[in-house]
Amino acid sequence: MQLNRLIDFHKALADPTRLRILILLSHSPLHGQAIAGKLGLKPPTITHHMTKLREAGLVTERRERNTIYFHLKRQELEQKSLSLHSLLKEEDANMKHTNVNQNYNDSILRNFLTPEGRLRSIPAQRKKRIAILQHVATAFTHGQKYPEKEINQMIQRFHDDFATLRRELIMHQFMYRDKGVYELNPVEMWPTPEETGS
Amino acid sequence: MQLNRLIDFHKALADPTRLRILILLSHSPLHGQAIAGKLGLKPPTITHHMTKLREAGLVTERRERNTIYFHLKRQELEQKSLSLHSLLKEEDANMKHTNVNQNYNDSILRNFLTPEGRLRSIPAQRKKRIAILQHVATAFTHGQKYPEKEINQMIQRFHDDFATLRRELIMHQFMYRDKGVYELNPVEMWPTPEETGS
DNA sequence: TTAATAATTCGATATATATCTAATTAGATA
DNA sequence: TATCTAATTAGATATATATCGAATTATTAA
Repeated sequence: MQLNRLIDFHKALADPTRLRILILLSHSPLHGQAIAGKLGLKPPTITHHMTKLREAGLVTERRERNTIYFHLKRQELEQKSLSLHSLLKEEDANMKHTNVNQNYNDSILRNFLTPEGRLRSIPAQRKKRIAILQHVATAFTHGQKYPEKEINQMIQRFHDDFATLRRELIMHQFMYRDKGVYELNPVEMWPTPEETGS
Repeated sequence: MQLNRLIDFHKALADPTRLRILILLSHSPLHGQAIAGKLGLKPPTITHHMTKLREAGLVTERRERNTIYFHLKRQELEQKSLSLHSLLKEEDANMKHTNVNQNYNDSILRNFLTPEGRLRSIPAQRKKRIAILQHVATAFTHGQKYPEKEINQMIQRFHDDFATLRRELIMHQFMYRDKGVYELNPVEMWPTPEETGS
C-alpha cells in the first residue's frame, strides 16, 4: 500500500462521526437515512462521510430499489489496520544489516521472546526477569491511566499469565495502582537488571 | 480503548509528515533537529508533530545532554492498530449476545428470503414468523414516525401482502400505532423466536 | 555567571474539512 | 407521462490544523 492510501485510510478513521457510523454498521447494514437518523445528522453529511469510507475501502453498498444499504468490510479493515506496522517492520528489516547493536538486554529479549513478540516463559532469574518486565513496561505510555481490564488485555499480548506479570510490574515499581487504575512510574524509578537486591 | 483515544491515534497517523517521521524512527532513534533536517522542515513543526505522536503513545523519548532522542514504540503501534477492529468485533458480539438465536435466525432468513431480500412467503410456524418479522422490523429506524402510507411501502419491499405483515408487526409488539402513525418499539419489547405463547 | 544549543511556545496564515441548506439527480412507481 | 423518494451535488460557514518566524525556556558547557 502506498503512503497516500495509508493516509486516506487513517483519515477515514480519524473522525468521531465516521467511527460511530462504523460501529452502527458493525451491528447490521443500514441505509443513508437510517444512519442520519441515528446520529442526528442530515443526509448530505452522511453522503460526505460514506464517500470517504468508500474511498478508504471500508464499506460496500448494495442497492435495493431506491435505497442504498452500506455494509462494513471487516476483513479490509483488519488487513489495512496492520499495514503501517508491516511497512515499518519492512523498513526496519532493510536497515537491520547496518545496525549491529547487541547488548545484554537484547540477547535476553531474543531468547525469551518469540518472533511474534510473545514471551516463551517468564524468566526465573532476577536479572532476566527485570529485563523482561522492562520490555513489557515500554508497551505502556507515561501519564496514561489503564483500568484493570485494559491492562490485562495489553499484558496478555506478551503472556497468558497476565496476573503474575501485572503483580511483578507493581512489585518492581514499573507501575503503581491507585483505585484499581494502573499507571507507569517515571523511568527514574524503574530498576535496572544490573541492580542487586530487591 | 475510549473512542477519543482511538480518534487521536488515527489522527496521528493521518498526516504525511508524521508517517515520514515514523518511517525515519523505524530505522533508528533520532533527535528533533535531525528529523527536521531530513524532512526539510523547521524545528517548531517537529515539536508540533512529536507532541501528537507522543500523545498517541507512538513514541518515547530519551534525553542525552541537550538533545532529545525519539524512539518508535512498535508494540503500542501494533496493539492500537487492531483496537478498532477489536472494538467492532465486540460490538458485533454484544449485539449477537442480545439475540442468541442469530444463527438459527440466519438460516431461517436464508430460506425465506430471495437474494434480493424479498420474502418468498410468510412462514406459518410461529418461530419462523417471528424471525421474519424481526428482520422486517430492522428495516425501520428507532425514534422515527411512519405514516401508514409510508410503512406500507416499506413493508411492500419484502412482500406484497403488506397488510398482513403490518398487522403482525403490531400484534407481536415490534411496533405500535398511535393516531395512524407507526413507530418501532424499543428492542427490549421485541419477542424472540424462543418465547412461547402469544 | 555567562554563553551556547536544542527544544518549545506564541502568534499568524493558509489549507483542509465537517456540517448545513437549497437545488439537483437517479431510480422506482403509478 | 408525472410523481415520489433517496441520494447526491453545490455553495457557504465554522472549526481544525500544518507550517512558519520570532521570542522564550531548558539544559549543558565554559
